[in-house]
Amino acid sequence: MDKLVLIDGNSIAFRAFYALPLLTNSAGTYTNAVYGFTMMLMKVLEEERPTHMLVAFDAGKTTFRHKDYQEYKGKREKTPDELSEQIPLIKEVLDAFGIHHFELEGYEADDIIGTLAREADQKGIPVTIVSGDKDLLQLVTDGVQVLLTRKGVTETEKYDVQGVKDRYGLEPKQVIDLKGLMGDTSDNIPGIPGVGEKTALKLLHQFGTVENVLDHLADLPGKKLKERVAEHQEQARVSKELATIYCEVPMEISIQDISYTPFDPERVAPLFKRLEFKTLLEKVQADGPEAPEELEAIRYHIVTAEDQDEWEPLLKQDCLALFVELTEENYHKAEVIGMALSDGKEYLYIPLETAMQWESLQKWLADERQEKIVYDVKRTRVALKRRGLEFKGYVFDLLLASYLTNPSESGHELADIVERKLDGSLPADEKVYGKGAKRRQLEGEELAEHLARKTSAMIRLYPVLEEELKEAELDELFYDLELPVADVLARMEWHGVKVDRERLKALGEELQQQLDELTDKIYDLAGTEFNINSPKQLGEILFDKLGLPVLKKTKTGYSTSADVLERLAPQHEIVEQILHYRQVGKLISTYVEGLLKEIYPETGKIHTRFNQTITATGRLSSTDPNLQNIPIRLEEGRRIRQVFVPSEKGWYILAADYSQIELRVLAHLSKDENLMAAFRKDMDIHTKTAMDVFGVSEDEVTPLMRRQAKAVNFGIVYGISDYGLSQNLNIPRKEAAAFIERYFESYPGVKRYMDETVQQAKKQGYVTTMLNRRRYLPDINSRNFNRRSFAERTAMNTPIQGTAADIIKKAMVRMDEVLREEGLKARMLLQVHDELIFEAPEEELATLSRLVQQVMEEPVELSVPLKVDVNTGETWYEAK
DNA sequence: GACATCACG
DNA sequence: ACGTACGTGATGTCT
Repeated sequence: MDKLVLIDGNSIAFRAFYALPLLTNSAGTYTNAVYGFTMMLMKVLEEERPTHMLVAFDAGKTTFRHKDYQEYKGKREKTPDELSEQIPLIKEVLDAFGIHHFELEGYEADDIIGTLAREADQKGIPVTIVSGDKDLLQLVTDGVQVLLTRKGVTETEKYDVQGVKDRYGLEPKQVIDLKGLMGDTSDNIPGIPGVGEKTALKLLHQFGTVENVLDHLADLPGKKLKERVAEHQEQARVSKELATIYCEVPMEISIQDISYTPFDPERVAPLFKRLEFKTLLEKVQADGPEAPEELEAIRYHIVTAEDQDEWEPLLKQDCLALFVELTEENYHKAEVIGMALSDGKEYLYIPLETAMQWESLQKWLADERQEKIVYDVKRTRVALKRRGLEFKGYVFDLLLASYLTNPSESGHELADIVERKLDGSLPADEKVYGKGAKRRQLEGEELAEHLARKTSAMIRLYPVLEEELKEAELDELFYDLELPVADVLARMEWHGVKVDRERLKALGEELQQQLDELTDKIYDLAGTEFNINSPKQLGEILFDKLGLPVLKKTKTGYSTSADVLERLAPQHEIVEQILHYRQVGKLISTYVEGLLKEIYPETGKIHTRFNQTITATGRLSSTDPNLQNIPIRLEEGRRIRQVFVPSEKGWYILAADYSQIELRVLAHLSKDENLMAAFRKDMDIHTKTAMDVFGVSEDEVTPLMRRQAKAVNFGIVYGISDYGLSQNLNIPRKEAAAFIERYFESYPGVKRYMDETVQQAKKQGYVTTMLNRRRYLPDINSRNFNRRSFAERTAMNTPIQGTAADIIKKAMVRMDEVLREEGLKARMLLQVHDELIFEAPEEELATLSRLVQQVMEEPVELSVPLKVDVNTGETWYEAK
């Protein structure tokens, strides 16, 4: 079955260029447009499987259109050099793929595409056209469809005849009439002044074509419109002509000349290498013949009870790399398989069996003076502790170090770090062990060899990362904060949190009964049974069957998110029931069932893992289970907290949380007089903001005003935008913009600080927190509005969120010390971004409250006071 | 595995 | 005109 794909070369290159940051390869060649173009190309090849293919480019500056209308494309800015340099490279890529490309003096890519599409259509060959330009929609027929880029380059939307009708209510041919009326600024086609898309569509729905509109001047609605159209009749006709794609280009090539056969990876790979398209290279090579990776041989030794004594001298050496291998990711459940040890010359693998009876090794592990380099201390410590082994003397953690050098980076597996900082000589665990169902545990020689590679990589990474930390002035943060925090977290995780299993079960049953009742009610109101959990089925019920208005769409269909449903609630009783169903359903699946699964039967405790190397801002995250998102906002969910109880009889839960830490940090960073004064007087900050923004006195602030002011404060912390605020408050954007303006008038120091932070980010490429934590913002100078705006908001938010994270981490380290110095039995259990949760015997509560407050309020010296509220109770729920 | 949704700070 | 609030993790659908 034949299939023709036609690509609008210039249009796709243009889209790719603006969608991606200005990448270069190490030779300094710009490659972003080439990269985006190639990604799109490969996707189209895979999805469309063409038998014939052509990429058309525009040629020269003038086309036949300029004869009739010299201003055609007149105002268009010159293509930037960074882009035009890349066009020849794109053509090279096409050559490597064996794809024909073509351009013709005097004609545009559109015309070439139109001519070939028509030819194919007449021969009954299906055609797909790929472009970023809506004009091409005029070519759509039953046999010709158009793929328009939607967002980025690879995301496209497919248009057939029905698709064009759905989107514009027009036949494809009428697209040129649309342009004739409304014009096109980018091509400098005038259309009729004052007629935009809305008016143009209205006219076309009534009259069909430009000519017919002009024939019925008298029937047009509105005096102004009549005048305008009458005055610009000729201009409309010319505009329509300019927008019309010419489908009879005289060219010597036709369809049989542009056949395409699947490309040869051998031809493509060298070019991808030169351009440094790593992921694409892997992709074409994976499709092609498997090239086994060439790894250098490494000499290792598997230690046994018989020969362990020979290796004792190694344990006396200065600084060794240690890697402990586990059976699974969750180190609270995993078994230790064995450990690898190296000084950079010898590579040892010590099976657990050997380790468990090798006394000098155990002594070495526990000896604080014996320095070790590890990858993930927290994991290592907990895993060894489960085997009853003490672990001390770790002086460097490659995982934490890698994270600090660039917290935005997504992977910090040892292999990822080797890839980034060295030479990629360590195969990823996933490659070696396989993933999913294919995962297997290596044994013996194979395992020993892989682990030897790991310790070898660690030895080589150490000086590189150490130097990098120093270079970026991250060493203090690393040694004095993150490394000690890992230690504190290890203790918290190891100790765990006690959960009242029976109470959780009872709560679950109660909720399940509610859910059943809600389900019946919803089926009844809907008149049918369906899966309420399926947004698709729910959307069909609400919007098709019950005819509720569609306020928002997602890319796959109707949106049924809570903010939409809340607005629909007054229109139909079912909506409120669904909201309630969702709420209860969430509690059951995530919190009741989810938590029950995580309770360790022997102890009745939950042991979460705090991830210290995930967030871009320096915060922690928590998994398996996530104990940082236990419900609190709604009473029904808040009851989940009743099941979190002290682990010993007669003990209590103590919760200490920072009051407005982020806004206090902002006051400090910005030195805004008004904001600092507010906190020094310990005012209610949202009320204060309301007074300033609405220009009223304290007792005139209404609950609504305070609520809106609170949203403004959130907006400020998040890196304000009028649109975001308007969405949040459900108000027009102009009103939101006015709020922001009033805010900045009242807090000029904040405004200045935000501007300076963004400027600084643009200049140096990153922002920092109070303790020098660093986040790079590669998009801060992007010419893509979206990317740049996002980076700017991030630049404003990260120093605030990140400094708050620095502060609580420091408090945790200090608090852990204080607990031991004071000889308290109390334990730190959890951290939830701005609060710390403890458990303690009753007699320690008063002391602990005092100490916690004191410690949390003084980790850093700010220009405003830090404030901490402390609460105690028999459960987490009570400690409010 | 992607997507939508929703829990938290 | 562009189209978003900042930072996370878990769950259920559906392909």
